[in-house]
Amino acid sequence: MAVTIKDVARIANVAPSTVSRVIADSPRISEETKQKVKKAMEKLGYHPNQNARNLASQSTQTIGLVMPSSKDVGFQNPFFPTVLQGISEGAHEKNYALHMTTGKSKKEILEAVIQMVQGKRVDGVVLLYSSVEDKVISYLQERDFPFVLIGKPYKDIEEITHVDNDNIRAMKDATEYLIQLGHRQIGFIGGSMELMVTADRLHGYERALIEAGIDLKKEYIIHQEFLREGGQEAVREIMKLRTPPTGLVVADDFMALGVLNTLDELGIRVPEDISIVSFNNVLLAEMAKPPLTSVDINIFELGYQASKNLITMVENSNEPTKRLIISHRLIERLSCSRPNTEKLE
Amino acid sequence: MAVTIKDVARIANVAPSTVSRVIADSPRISEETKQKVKKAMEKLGYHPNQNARNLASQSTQTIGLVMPSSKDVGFQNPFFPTVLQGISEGAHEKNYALHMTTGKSKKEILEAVIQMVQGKRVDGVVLLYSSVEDKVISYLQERDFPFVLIGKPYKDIEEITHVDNDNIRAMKDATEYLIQLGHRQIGFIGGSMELMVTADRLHGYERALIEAGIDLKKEYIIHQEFLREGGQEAVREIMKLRTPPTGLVVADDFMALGVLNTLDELGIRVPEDISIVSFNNVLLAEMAKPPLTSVDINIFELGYQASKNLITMVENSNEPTKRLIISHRLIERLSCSRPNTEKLE
DNA sequence: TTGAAAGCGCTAACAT
DNA sequence: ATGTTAGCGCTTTCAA
Repeated sequence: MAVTIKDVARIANVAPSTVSRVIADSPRISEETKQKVKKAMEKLGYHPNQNARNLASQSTQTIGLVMPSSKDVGFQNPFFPTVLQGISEGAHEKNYALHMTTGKSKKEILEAVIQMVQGKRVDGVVLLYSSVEDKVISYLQERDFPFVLIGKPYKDIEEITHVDNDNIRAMKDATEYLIQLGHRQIGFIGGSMELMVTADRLHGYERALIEAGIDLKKEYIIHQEFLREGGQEAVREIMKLRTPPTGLVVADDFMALGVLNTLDELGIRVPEDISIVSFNNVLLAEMAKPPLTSVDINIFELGYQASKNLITMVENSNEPTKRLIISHRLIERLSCSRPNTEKLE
Repeated sequence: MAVTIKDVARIANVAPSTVSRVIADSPRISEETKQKVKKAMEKLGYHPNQNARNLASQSTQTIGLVMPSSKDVGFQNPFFPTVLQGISEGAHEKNYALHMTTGKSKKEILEAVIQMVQGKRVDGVVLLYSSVEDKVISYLQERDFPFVLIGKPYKDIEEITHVDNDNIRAMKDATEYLIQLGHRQIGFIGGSMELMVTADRLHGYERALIEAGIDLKKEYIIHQEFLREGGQEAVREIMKLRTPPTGLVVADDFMALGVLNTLDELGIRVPEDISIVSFNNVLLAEMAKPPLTSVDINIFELGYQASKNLITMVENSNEPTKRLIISHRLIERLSCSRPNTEKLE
């Protein structure tokens, strides 16, 4: 058997409860005994058993991570490692551990969440994605279990603590950047409409056009799981129109890479023939050809604030609901230019 | 307080131990009582407390994940999400949960591992990287704690269960592919020599050249943390040589993207002027311009086998040490061609 | 400031 | 096939 608190107590000549207090660094224990106990711990190579602590204290110092379905290509997106870094950092600062769930389908994911919540494995949960009609959220709400959403809630926005970018604004900025360069024919390429982020970015795109007095064209808007087959087709279609766009806003760097590719196959040059503004600004953006002008959404910070605030909620149950908006910033690279005037009529 | 096993026992009119057996799906309980108990559970909304189970049974049904330092750019590599998917799948099949550690430095990582091992939070550990002189490994070995390494151990190779590709062979194949196309001047671009995988791939490269009777040139070999600044320089250097290579083997798709980029800036065309074979075959490889010929190393399978075998070890302490070699396969795309004979002398 | 003792919710002998 | 009971290792009143 392992070394227990009792062994330490015996060696240090104190009661088990005293040892427990030393572990918790209780203020009402004399410096003297503290040292005595610590010495005993050292001597025995004692290490507290977390399961026992968890059971007795009814808390785990662990936060649960809910990832999107691993079947989505989006899972491969560098967004996740980065947001994870941020979460991990925030958790580490407060000495919290991380428990992960993944699953191949919504059903598997929900089951995994139920397991970890009911099984009392975690004190709170971070949701790494926000999609329409999410059962995980309703489950968590019903049980009044602490959680933070990364992204924008589909509903109950006032009641769910979330950390997000101002995606409407961010995409509006991106679109206006193209407009200000002189573009009038601007296309939108986004991901699944199931995701809140796609909806917001589409919204921002539309606003920018409307405010600039440019008509929206349905044919200019694509959303796709994209990547591989589907999206490529869509790009081809859009470029075949009588007046193809001279600028494109793309909701993700990864997608933009695919777009770049398709464009290249079509013999369309970026930025000479068409300008592209992308989103997320992951490493990929600067490695693309040409390097992509991309909106940096501060992914690390999204994660960091999520875990930090979740822990606050866990430790203080009457913490108010919060909405945290992380700043964004357009990073100019080489994928944009003024529209080719020869082609304008 | 939550619903406990006792409440269920009372309602179902059985002993707590019977309920416990139903949870564990013990074979020596009558179908009748099983149903009776299950009904009671349902009625009360009972859910077993994992902490209590863990404590009583001295096991956690959880495996720990050790990631490389989050400061490495490599952390952003799509390799990790994919291997995670595999691990997750293997764990899920056996009903194991996942506990994560991350850290910004080797020191932080080691501490996190000690926390989770000594704290009895996990039954076994998967190491997602293999580097030279790893303290985590020595720690785990000392304590005789079950773990599986993804990659090749730096030492004690016969004593450490690991799952790996035959990287020597894989890189040899890749290099021979170029040789067979007619290339004689072949450069190697790899990552940090701290990582075992880099060493193996370099080795395979060298072997292929030697067997083909081609002299090794030191100037043709680059290893770099790469990505961003450093690597770009190195590629420039290599292409400035009096006889620059006509072919390049690159140890990772992500790196290859950077190489492609630099080459483009130099006005060197792929594959007309230079051929490239890359590694890992992540989504990126097919989205690059041109799509990269890449060695598929079956990343998902690496993860899957790792968790599956770890669980076997955990559940059966006298399981022998194993070395699992996952197959690889060269995927031909458009980044290679015969060398441009005009330039050959 | 410290100790004694009653749990936390479950498992696993040992009995029956 | 099922019940009894003694822990698992810790925290936390309550008392001193």
